Amino acid sequence: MEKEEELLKSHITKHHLKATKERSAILKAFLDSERHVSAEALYRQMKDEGSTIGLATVYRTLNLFCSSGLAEQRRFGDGQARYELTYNVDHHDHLICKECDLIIEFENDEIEALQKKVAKENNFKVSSHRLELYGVCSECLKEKST
Amino acid sequence: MEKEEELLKSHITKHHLKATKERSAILKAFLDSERHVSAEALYRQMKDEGSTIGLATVYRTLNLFCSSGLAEQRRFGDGQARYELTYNVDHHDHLICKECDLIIEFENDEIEALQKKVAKENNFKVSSHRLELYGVCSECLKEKST
DNA sequence: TCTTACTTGAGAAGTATTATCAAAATCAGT
DNA sequence: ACTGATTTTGATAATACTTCTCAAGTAAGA
Ligand SMILES: [Mn+2]
Ligand SMILES: [Mn+2]
Ligand SMILES: [Zn+2]
Ligand SMILES: [Zn+2]
Repeated sequence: MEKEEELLKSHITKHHLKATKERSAILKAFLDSERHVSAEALYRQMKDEGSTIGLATVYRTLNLFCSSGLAEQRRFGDGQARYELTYNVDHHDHLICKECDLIIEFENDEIEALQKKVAKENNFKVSSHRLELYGVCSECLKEKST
Repeated sequence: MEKEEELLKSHITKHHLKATKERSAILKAFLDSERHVSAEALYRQMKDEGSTIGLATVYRTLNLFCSSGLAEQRRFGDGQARYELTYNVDHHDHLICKECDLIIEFENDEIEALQKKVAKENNFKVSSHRLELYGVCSECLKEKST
């Protein structure tokens, strides 16, 4: 059993929830999907492969993944939430291309440290943060110049 | 005429729009409102003072303020958009208390510079960014410890 | 003053997500 | 394996926020 399955299983047991084939199937599809997938996209992808699982269950299960520490929800400003696997994945922030929706992940320890400093200066206890840089990626810049 | 009125007026003229009493009233109310006000809150505030302007017009006009460079829209994750005056206001980011909705603004040039560096390393042309630190403010921390 | 184009308020519509509920599935204890 | 309590599911209703529609009203400028 993969480590993600184990984590989900332990969360399910601890909270007196139930292991279902729908949850397994959604987890498998989620692990196979591209990073930053939306509920709708995951639902559609599964449906195209024959799944009959409902959209509501996909939403419910992605929320369950978030509660269990497997995934995190992101909102990049286009209305729909995206979910990404964050279990055993280092913290990172995002560069988002507004032309082609490319998302580049980056880590910058200096920025992280400065954020902590800002929080401290304001006597703020930070529990989460979001840093997103919006613009145009190198590929789209190339296309634009032609 | 205040500088904000002038900016709006020039945008209106340039785009063959029309100066209306509704737009003036909403601008005045917006300038008097607290920073990071939502459309609904501004609408309610005006209504309480006798205005009969509709909610749709408040939304339309706040969007107009954004197009004209007077204001910017913010989304702090609680579903509703907020608008803040940014004309003649230096760029800044936000600390958001999840307990009491307090919003603290901060500027950090080192972080800004590092963001530019990250963008450059990825051949990305950044047009905007958002940095938000979520957590608990000092006041709420005090209350929690009692 | 006329004419044209823009704006308005009210409510309908749209979008993303969550809530409801009856039927089905899972699980713990026998 | 059987049973009964509890959870989960799919379909769809409901919700929340925002934009759209449209007929009536208003501003701009010749
Ligand atoms: Mn990511
Ligand atoms: Mn601000
Ligand atoms: Zn791109
Ligand atoms: Zn607080």
